[in-house]
Order: sequence, then C-alpha cells, then structure tokens
Amino acid sequence: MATIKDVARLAEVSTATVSRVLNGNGYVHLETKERVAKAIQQLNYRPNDVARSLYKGRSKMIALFVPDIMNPFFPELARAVEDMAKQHEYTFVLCNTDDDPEKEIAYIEALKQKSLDGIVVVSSTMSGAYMKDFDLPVIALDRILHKDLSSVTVNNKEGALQAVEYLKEIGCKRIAHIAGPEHVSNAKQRLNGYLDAVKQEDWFKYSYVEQGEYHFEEAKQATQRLLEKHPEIDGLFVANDLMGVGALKAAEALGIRVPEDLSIIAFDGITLGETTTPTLTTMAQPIYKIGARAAEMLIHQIEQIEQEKQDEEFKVTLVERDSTRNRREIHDNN
Amino acid sequence: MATIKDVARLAEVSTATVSRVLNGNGYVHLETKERVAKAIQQLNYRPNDVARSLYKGRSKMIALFVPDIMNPFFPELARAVEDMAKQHEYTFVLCNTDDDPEKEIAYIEALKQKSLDGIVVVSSTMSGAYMKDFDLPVIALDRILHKDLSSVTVNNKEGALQAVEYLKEIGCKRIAHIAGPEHVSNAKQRLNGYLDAVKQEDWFKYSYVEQGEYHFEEAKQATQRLLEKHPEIDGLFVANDLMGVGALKAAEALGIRVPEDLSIIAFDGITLGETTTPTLTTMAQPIYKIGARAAEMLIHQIEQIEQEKQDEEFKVTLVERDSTRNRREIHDNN
DNA sequence: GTGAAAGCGCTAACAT
DNA sequence: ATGTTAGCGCTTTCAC
Repeated sequence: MATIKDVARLAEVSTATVSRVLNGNGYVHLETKERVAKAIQQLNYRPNDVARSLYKGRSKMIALFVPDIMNPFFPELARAVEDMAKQHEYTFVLCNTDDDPEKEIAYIEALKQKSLDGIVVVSSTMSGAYMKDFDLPVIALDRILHKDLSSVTVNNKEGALQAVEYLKEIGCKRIAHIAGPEHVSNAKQRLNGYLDAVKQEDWFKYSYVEQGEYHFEEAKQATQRLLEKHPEIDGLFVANDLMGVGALKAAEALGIRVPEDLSIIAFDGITLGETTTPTLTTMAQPIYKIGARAAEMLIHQIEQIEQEKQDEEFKVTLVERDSTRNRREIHDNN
Repeated sequence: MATIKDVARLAEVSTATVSRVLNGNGYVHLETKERVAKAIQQLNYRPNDVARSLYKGRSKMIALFVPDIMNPFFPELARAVEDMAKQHEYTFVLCNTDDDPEKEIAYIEALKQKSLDGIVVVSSTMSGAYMKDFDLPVIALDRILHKDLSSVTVNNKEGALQAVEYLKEIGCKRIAHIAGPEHVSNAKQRLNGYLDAVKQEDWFKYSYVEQGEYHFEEAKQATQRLLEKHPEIDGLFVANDLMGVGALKAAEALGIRVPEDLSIIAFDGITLGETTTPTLTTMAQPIYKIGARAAEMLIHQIEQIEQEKQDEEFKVTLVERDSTRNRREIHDNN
C-alpha cells in the first residue's frame, strides 16, 4: 500500500503538505492541493489509520458490551449501534460478556491497549465504581449501571403499570407476574410497576410473583409452578418477551388456553413475539432507537460535543397481539 | 498510561530489554528479567497495541461479515467467531453487509486502513474476483464464494435429500419445497437435494417449488400460494428455519393442521424452531461449530500455520420435533 | 504557503 | 546479555 511519502514524492511536495490536504488543515495553495489530490488518486492512496491512532491516541473504534448476542433482544440493539458507528466512521467491536465482571474487565483492558474510544454497555454486574473510575467514555444502555454514568433506558415502571392496567381493562381478575433477575435494574422497575398496580387489590398475594431470570426455560418452569399453585390466575404480566414465550409454552403444556383462559402480556417488542402461536402481546421498546441514541451520545461524548452526564428515557408502547386481544372481545360480549 | 520507556527507566535497562522480556525473545539475564517484571507490575504497564500494529503491519483484529445479524441464524455464528477470536487474543469486529456488495467493499477498505488481519465472510453477492484479488486472508462461511477461497459449509444437498426421504418415510405422498434465493449457493444445493429426491416420482410437478427468499414473510405468502394451488400437498421441505416458521404460520392461517394434515421440515436448527407451536422439525447444522472452525482456519491462515486452501464440510442432523413427529405415529398406527 | 523534523510507542537489526 | 538506533506512517509545531 502506498504511503504518504509516496504521495509526497509524486506530487513533489513534503509529507506535511499532503497531510494538510488530507485533513483540510492549514493553508495550502489551490494549485498544489490539486496536484496532491491527483497523486492521491493516482496511487489510490488511503491513510494508515494505525499510524494516525498512534499519534492521536484515539482509534475511531467503539465497542458494545452485551450479556449475550444470542438473546434475541440484542441483535437489533447491536445493529443500531453498528449503523451509527459506521455513519460516523467508527469501527464497531462487539463483546459478549455473559454478564461476567471478569470478562468485562478483561475486554476493557484489551480494548484500551488498542486505544478504543468508548463503550456502550448493557450490564448489570459491572461494578459501577470500576466503570466510573476508568477514563473511557461510557454510556449505559437498557440498564442503569451507576448514577454518574450517562444512560439510555425506557420507562420500565410506568410501562409495567400500563401492562397490568391493560390486563385489568380487558377483564382479568387475578393477575400474576413472572419477574426478571433481582439484580437487574429494569427487572426491578418492572416488578415495582406490577406491584404498584396490584398491591391494593384484595386478591393480591406475594406468591403471585415468580422468578424467571430472563430465561426461556426458567420462565416456562416458573409459569408452570405458578399456574399449578394458583389456577385462578387469568392474567399474566411477564417481564420480557423471551420469558413470555416460555409462559406461552407452559400454558400450552398445561392445557390452558391463551387467551381464552389466560391473557399474557410481556415486555420488549422483539420479533420473536410475532412468530409464536398465539402471537404475543407486549409493551414494545423502540429497540433500534435506543441503541442508536446510545451510540450517538457516546460519539458526542468522545468528540466533546456533549460533556455533561445525561439520562434519556424512551417510552414503551402497547402492541396488542393474540395472546390477549381476543380476550377483550370475549369480555365486551359479556 | 505508562509506556515502555517508563518501565525501562524504572528497571534501569533499555527499552530493548523490556521488549525482550515482554515478548520472550532473545537472551536476558534472569535477574534483570525479574527487575523488569517488577517494574511492569509496579507501573501496571500494558503494551500499546497500536504501536505494535504500526510496526508489524498487523492488528490482531478479525472481522465477521454477515448479511444481517437480526436474522436469528447469525448470532450463534457470531458468538462462535468471537469466542474463538478472544481465545487467540484477537479483537472481533462485526459487520452487517445487507448482502450489498458496495457495503462489503466499503467495509473492507475501511478495515484495511486499520490493518485488519482477516475476514470470515458470509456472503453471496461479494464478487468472488474482488475477494480473491485483495490480499487479506478470507474464509467463506455457510456459502461458497469463489473456488480459490477456503470455506466451511455443511452437506446441504445431502441434508435436503435426507429431509425429503424422512418425509416420505413418515408417509407423505406429495412433497413440496419452499426454496431460498437462487443466487445463494446453499439454497441452490438444498433445492437440488429436494429435486433429486422427488424428480422421478410420478406425482412431481415443478410448481411444487415456490420461492421464499429466506425471509419469514415471503415464505409465509409463498406457502399460502402453494397450499391454495395444491391442496394435495401433505409434506413440505422448507429451505431454512426462518421460512419454516413462516410456513407454519401460513398453514395456521389456512386452517391446515400441522402435523396432522401437513408435515413440515426445515433446515438450520436455530432456537426459534423450539419456540413455535408446533415446534419445528429440522435438519440441524452444527452452527457454533462451523463458526468456530471458520474462525480457527482464518487465524491459522493469518499465522501461517496453514497456507493452502481447504474446504471443510460438516454434516447436518435430523432433529425431530412436533411439526412432523406425531405424523409418524399416525402412519404407524395405520 | 511550504518544508524539516520531532515524536506517538513499539520492535528488531546491529553493535558491543 | 544488553544497549543504540532506525523506522513503522502519520500529524504538527516551528522555521522560513
């Protein structure tokens, strides 16, 4: 590959001048500029980003940390971050952390050696203190990591409340909840939203809440336990779609009809919910948008456009599908 | 961050000696080695990979090109490539190409400027000539790109044949096919496997093949068309799982029971097939394995362990689920 | 307006 | 066994 020296030689100027043309810095005579441009073209010259990075101490690379890309919620997020990165001419590095703090730290160390410019992080385990102490720009996505870190999230609590209110509205009389992991901030918020909506109902019992760990299989089992213990349940708010599908499967295994005997609403709005039978009603997050916004905030922070910490909260919207929709009609006809 | 100079100064040696200790090259007295090690530890020194890359012209970075990470087949592949990259201390870059040759080329150009070491490519559009001409190590994954490029694939044709034979075995008398895009090599192979299995059957018609483009929605519509035109169809081989789910949905919409009236088998073995109702029988690829193997071959090629071009083919295995399994019992009971 | 030269942090001859 | 030094390709002061 041609270097800046080759271009300089061909254009009969110094490398400094070529650099000026390249970066649009400093004064350079129009005529020489054109000579340089021609040489660049002729040699099909592309500046070496590594040399640039070495000098500048910055790499034009950002990373996205996700617990596991195989969880169907994250590919769309990844896609958004990548698109935004590309748009700003950043390279996109994807890191699966398995929510393991050691892996997270190992990745950070490795990427720092490459002069990584910043990270969008989906994590619940990473020690907020650690994240905050080390000097890279960081945006927390989907979950709050530390109060000093900028974040992009959705109105989890309010969304959960709306979900439960919706179940009430379509006629559910006993509404239970399959919760996400306790240490994940958004899971806790969704649980709180549920509790706010039901705690003063005379039928409410704490055993109406089961742990699903944000996993398909755990959620399926949890739902099965719940429905066996409490056959009176006729409405279920599940903390995410992946678990919602598990709940659907549990009902199917027990011979409970959805939505005739049981209405199910979940949270996230991933495509998976459109492929099940019945399709899954959900509180949909603007997944791509929040990913894109997080990436944009990160890049602004890197480029010093925004300095101060900020938290952005997007709104979720109800998407009615078959795991509840028919139920309303049944109710209306009564 | 501390540099090699700081370490040298603290250990009272030259930077060359530090470098030797760092890389385990050349002779260095045990005592001085320990002094250097102590200094490194004391300063919490980490070598700057950018400087290294500049000198070596290599970056310890590899990329994976996929058409679209939101297609559920690719996250597992990505996960495998990333894991293998990490294991060999490579950084992992993910690129969504949308199967657009211009994007592919733009990515390649950008990554070359960063001294990227190699690429694992899932692509059907990238001009083989282009890929072959430019000097980076490349492994084609899932699809064959060019005869001179190493590749990792599965036995698509044979697997397709097995799928159709299986349908026959469980009693299907009229078997149709939803095909993938014609320009994708594995889709063509699966189609050929189907044709081999059915072309000498007296009932076979070419209108038993419909185009599904590897998309959920297109496949759903294609299946609907097919079943309306040919109500005699009692077996369906679909070229991938994503389309298989579409086919399931189409049958549901038409009131055709699966597997009682129609048996459906697809191809890939993605998790999505376990979440549908009924669950989807499939010819499962060892997805993680082929991704890991492709990454490993790439790294070997980069590190000159393997030089010559090689093609590896993995085998698919039948995974019986509910979209066909019950049917055999029905058949056996007859 | 342009060039010479230092330096980003590291590695590998080459010298001793 | 260890140090000196050139150089990877670029940017940016500082002269002119």
